[in-house]
Amino acid sequence: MLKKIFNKLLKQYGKQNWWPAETEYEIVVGIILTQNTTWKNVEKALSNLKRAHMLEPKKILSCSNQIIEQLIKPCGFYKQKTVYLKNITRYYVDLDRNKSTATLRKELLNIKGIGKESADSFLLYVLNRPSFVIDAYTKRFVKTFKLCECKTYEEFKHFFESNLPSDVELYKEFHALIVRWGKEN
DNA sequence: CACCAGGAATGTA
DNA sequence: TACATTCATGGT
Repeated sequence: MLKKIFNKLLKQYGKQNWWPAETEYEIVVGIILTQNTTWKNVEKALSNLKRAHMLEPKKILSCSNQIIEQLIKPCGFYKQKTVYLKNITRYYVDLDRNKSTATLRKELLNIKGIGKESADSFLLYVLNRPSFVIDAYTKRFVKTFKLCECKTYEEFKHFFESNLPSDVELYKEFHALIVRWGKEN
């Protein structure tokens, strides 16, 4: 039934092709920068980082917070996000991709600056693990069409994952389509 | 002028 | 567990 809803959204809006990025690390950075901000502002920050040739893990880790803060300023919360960006980058460079999705999720949630949505975005869009991402749009989408009585984040997540085939590309596109829907409603 | 955007941490009860 | 507050820029 969720699959039918997905097909309907896909037909209506077309493929969204998330996550837009030129490199894998750019996705990692985007996950932090987009927290509670419009993607348009994130693009400005990413553009600044690219122009400064800073979109590389080693450079972010060796750069002063002050410089990074100025570069990512357009996307807001820039002091916090600078710290968070270094935290996730430190984890990213030492990442062991052989670990199970459940283990990786626990590790991500222990990083300051990585909450449930960011952890699932990392798993899905960076590591290509079937971990459905729940955001404010998704909750509103479920409520609007009365799909379930879910309340907590984990309940929403379980609802999608247990009613859909475990397909990474499906998870990616579905989440992107729900966001697209949310922007028009 | 207020309000919100592709959240998360911290504090309170 | 369930809320409230803080972080901060840019668009409407």
